[in-house]
Amino acid sequence: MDSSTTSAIVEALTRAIVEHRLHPGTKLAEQKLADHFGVSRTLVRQALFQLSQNRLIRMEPARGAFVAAPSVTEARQVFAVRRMLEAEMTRTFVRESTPAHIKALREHVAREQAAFDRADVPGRNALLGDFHVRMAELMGNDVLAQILGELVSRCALITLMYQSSAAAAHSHEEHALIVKALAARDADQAVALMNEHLLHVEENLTFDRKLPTNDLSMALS
Amino acid sequence: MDSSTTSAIVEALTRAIVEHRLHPGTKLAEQKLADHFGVSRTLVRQALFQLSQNRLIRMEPARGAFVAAPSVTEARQVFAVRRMLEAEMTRTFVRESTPAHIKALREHVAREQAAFDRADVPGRNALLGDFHVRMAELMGNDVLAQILGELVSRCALITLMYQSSAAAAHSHEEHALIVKALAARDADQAVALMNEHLLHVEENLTFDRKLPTNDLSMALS
DNA sequence: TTTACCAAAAGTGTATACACATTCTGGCGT
DNA sequence: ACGCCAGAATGTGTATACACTTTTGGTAAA
Repeated sequence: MDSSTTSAIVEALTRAIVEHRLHPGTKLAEQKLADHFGVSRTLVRQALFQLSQNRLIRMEPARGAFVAAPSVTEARQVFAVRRMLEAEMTRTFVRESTPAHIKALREHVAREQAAFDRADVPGRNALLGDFHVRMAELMGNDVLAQILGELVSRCALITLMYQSSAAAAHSHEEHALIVKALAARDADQAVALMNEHLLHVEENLTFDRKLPTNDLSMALS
Repeated sequence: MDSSTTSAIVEALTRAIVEHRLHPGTKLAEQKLADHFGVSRTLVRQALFQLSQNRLIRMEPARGAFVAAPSVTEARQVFAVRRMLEAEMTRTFVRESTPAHIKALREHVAREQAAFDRADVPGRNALLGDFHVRMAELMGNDVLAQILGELVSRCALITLMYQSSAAAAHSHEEHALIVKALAARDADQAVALMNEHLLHVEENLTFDRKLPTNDLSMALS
């Protein structure tokens, strides 16, 4: 695990959290991470600070860093913001996109399909999230892409905590429908589909489940 | 300058940048900041990292931290995202707000007026930006409020670099009009006014000005 | 057996030390 | 006089040291 700048550590931890290899509530001890990455605590601390700003971990004073366990209300707020951003983004996309943009999205959906076919669960989930970031990138709005990227990462955490079963296939189909509407330049339809898509993802979360993660039940998994 | 946790340094520097007491391109030497705040470089570095994530400063490898100088395209992107977020936020506000929320906004606009009357330029600018964050907070969406807060801070930097003259009064009047439409629960009108308001702010920036800040002309001010 | 309490262990928070890169400065050669 | 290079000075990047807090584990008293 060499080539370790701070951002390399951030990316490694982000992937581990987003790909559900680190569970909410897990303690992230600085020295252990430092040993693992072969660096000093200094760089680990910088990385942890950055992750705490992205809300992927939370830091309790004098107690350390833990993988975040987003609350139900936080999850709803994240989805609300995503709907705000992505509805307008979709409308802008129809207005300004070129055939090359459509083609890029089609290829992305094809990669989603491929990941499904080879039963690559982590890759599949990553691609399902990246679809939305990809749209922002194609629009050339870096600011939007970055904000959306952070929100999508948080959603991956939320999905881990609350997702019931494989609504993933559903998401993939909806992406395909959205791309079809974008290609047809049907703005209202595309926006409606995007909105429904995000609502579906949110609704498929089983918020009523009795607080499944007390930082403890997670630890012994 | 005591009571210095990292966040205290972040806030102090943020205020200094947003209130235009530190100009774009200014070098932020770690040891000097450490001396000024009476802490070690460690805490200063943490603060600088955080500010660089908020895009208020940029860090060049082995060269140090400088107050950010947002490019024209970045400025446009920030405003584009704000329009996306705030249009939908305004619509949601009309749908869900109570009389108490309207009252809070009215009081805020009154504080803007007061700042104008006493010619309090920094306070005035802060309040003009906070109006938008206030709306998000009143909606109870912390995620939205935080994201919007960061965007508004970046806009303060952008405004410093590109703003022509006192379009500030114009902003204040538009806030009042928006509140009036919100009170009348006229969603379409309120959204339209918010959109126009943000477009006006963006249009008032003199982007055609020949790159006024070469990191150097700023330094000798 | 349970609870209170204290000491050791582990971990975080901040400061300092040191290696390395960049920038500045003076002198040398052209 | 101008450009150029060596060396000092300044500043960043990372590691380490140390104080203090939290946690742990065990012992003694109820």
